[in-house]
Amino acid sequence: MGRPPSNGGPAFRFTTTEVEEMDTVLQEHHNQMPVREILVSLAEKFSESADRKGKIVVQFKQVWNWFQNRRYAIRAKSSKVPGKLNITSMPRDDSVPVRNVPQPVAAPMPPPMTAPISAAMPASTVPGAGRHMSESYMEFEAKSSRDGAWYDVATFLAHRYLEMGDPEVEVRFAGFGPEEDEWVNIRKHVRQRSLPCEASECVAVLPGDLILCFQVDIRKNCKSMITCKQSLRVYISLIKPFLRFNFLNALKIFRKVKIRLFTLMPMPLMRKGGGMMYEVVVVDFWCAMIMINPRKLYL
DNA sequence: GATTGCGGAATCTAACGGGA
DNA sequence: TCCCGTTAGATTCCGCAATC
Repeated sequence: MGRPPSNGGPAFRFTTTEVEEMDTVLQEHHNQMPVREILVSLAEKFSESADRKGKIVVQFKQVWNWFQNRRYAIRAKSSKVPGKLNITSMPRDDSVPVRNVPQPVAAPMPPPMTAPISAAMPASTVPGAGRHMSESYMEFEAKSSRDGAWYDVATFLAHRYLEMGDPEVEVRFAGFGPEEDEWVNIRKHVRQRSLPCEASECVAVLPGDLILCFQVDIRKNCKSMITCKQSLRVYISLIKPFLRFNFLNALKIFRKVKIRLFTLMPMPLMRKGGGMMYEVVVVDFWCAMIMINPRKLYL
């Protein structure tokens, strides 16, 4: 909840729908402040909405504040160095490199060049940018030739064309230094990062699909979470390749969060395909990646 | 070992202020 | 009007002790 007004009134918060609409307007204006008339019309429209009519009158000043704050936030975010990891308060086992975890980085695809890219590429310029890619930038992951696993790309450093075969890019993996840089085949070993899905979409997931749902507050919402519908915000990544960390570490983390695993696993997802799933990677709270055989959950 | 409850830190976000 | 923060309440998240 935002800061309440100084006159002692109740704290105000824009609804998701309103935020989406204002976001759209902001994008249409290329992150420039819309004219006053537009802000006034938005305020009036929000005030007349079913949720607010007769209860709350959205002021022009509130809409104006939102645009100011959002523009400032966007600028602050984009001024950060690409690939920089998000520093959170959550503890993580430093011995376990965390990749394939969504991180706030936007990796640009490389145009012909020899120097590292610092700018990001709008999704609209990237062929094949599909749903959930309405945000400003594409994000990518690349397959490491060292262990065959897919990791988030922080930056594309350079590219080259070989006489034989496909073009290659040199990538810096998110959370790793220059010593981990690799040349990878663009056609075969670079792809869009996993797509965010609502939990209700889990039933459509097939073995081998790469999905990304959202995190859930287990304590408040999931004490008896069994079904997919109940697990509204679940963080699960279903992936086939093994990840780069040893299995003992995975077991160590598993012991710590296995309760969450049992509650987080949506049953429709687990049953989809039955025994055909070979392994499931659960990404829990940014830092814990667990590999298990889902069939064990039912034994 | 599993579960629960609590406290505190971190984060989010609307409101606000000062300066250009 | 805009930029650049800062403020402050609400919310989220995690660690840890207590309990089962």
